[in-house]
Amino acid sequence: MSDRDARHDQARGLSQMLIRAAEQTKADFAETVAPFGLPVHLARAVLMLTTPVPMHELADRLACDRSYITNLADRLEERGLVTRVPGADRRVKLLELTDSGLAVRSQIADAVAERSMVLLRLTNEERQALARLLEKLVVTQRD
Amino acid sequence: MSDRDARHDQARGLSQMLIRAAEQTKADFAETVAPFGLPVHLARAVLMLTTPVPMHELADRLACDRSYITNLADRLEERGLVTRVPGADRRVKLLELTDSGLAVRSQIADAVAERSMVLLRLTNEERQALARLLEKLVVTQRD
DNA sequence: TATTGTTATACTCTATAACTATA
DNA sequence: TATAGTTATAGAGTATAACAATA
Repeated sequence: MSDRDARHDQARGLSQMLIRAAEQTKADFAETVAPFGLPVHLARAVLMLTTPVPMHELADRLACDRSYITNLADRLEERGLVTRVPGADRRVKLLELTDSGLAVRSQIADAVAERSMVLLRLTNEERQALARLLEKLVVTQRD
Repeated sequence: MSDRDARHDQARGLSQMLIRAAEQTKADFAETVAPFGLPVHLARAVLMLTTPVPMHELADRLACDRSYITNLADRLEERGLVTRVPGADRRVKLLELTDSGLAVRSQIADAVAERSMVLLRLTNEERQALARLLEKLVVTQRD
C-alpha cells in the first residue's frame, strides 16, 4: 500500500511536471503569436502551410474533424491569411497562404525561434537528452 | 532566414514532442481511470482529497474558478464519491471522500502506479534526468 | 458507393457576474 | 466591506450528422 502510494506519487510528480512544461510551452506559443492577433490554432495552421495543403489532409495532420478545418479556414480567410484554391480532384480545396499570410508566417517563425523556452533555457546537449527521453516516452505514430 | 528557420524547426520539433508526451500522459491517465466511470477532472479531484479540503482551496490547487468547483463537487456527489461537510467558519464547506470515494481513490492510485508510462518506459536514472530537464524548463510557481 | 467540404447543431469545459449567507 | 459557495449564463473549442458535389 505505502509502496504503491510511493510509486503513484513518483508517477504523479513526473507526469505533472511534464504536463506543466507542455502547458507552459503552449502558453509561450500563445503569447508569442498574440501580437499578430492570432489564436493558437490559427497560428499553428499558418505555420503548417509552407505549401498549399488539401483541407482533409490538414484535418489529418491536426488530428481533428474536417468540419473544424472548415471553421479554421473561414477564420483564416476572414483575416486575409489564406485562400481556398481548387485542386485537381474537383472535390478538393487546398488552403494556400496569401502574400499577407506568407509574411505573417515568416514573422511568426522568427518570433518562435527567438522566444522558445526549449531554446532559451536548455543547452544543445540538454535538448538532445530531452528529445531522447521524450522519444522513449511517446508511442510512435505518424508525423 | 534559413538559420532562423532551422532554429524554429528545432524548437518546434522539441516543443511538439513535449506536448505530445504530455497529451499521451493525460490520455493514459484518462484510460486508466475510465473503468471507474470517471472523467479526468473528477479523478484528479478524487486523488487530491487525501484529507477533507475546503472548496476554495481546491479551486486554488486546481487553478480554476470557485464556480467550477461547485460543478465538480455536484458531479462527485451524484456519484456518491464525496460529501460536502461544514467547516468551522460557517461559510466554508469541505469536500470529503465517502467510503466509496476512499475505495475508488485507493484503486485509482493503484492503477496509476501500475500503468504510468513514466514508470513503465523509463529507468530510474532516466526519470531523474527527465525531472531535472523539466525543472529547468518550467517557471517556478506554487505547488 | 465512397469521399470532400459545408452546414446546422450540440456538447464539454470553463469563466464571469450577480446573488446569499456569513465574517 | 470582504469572502465562500451557488446559480445562471455565455463563450471557446470541437465533434456529430445530414447534405451536395464529385469520384
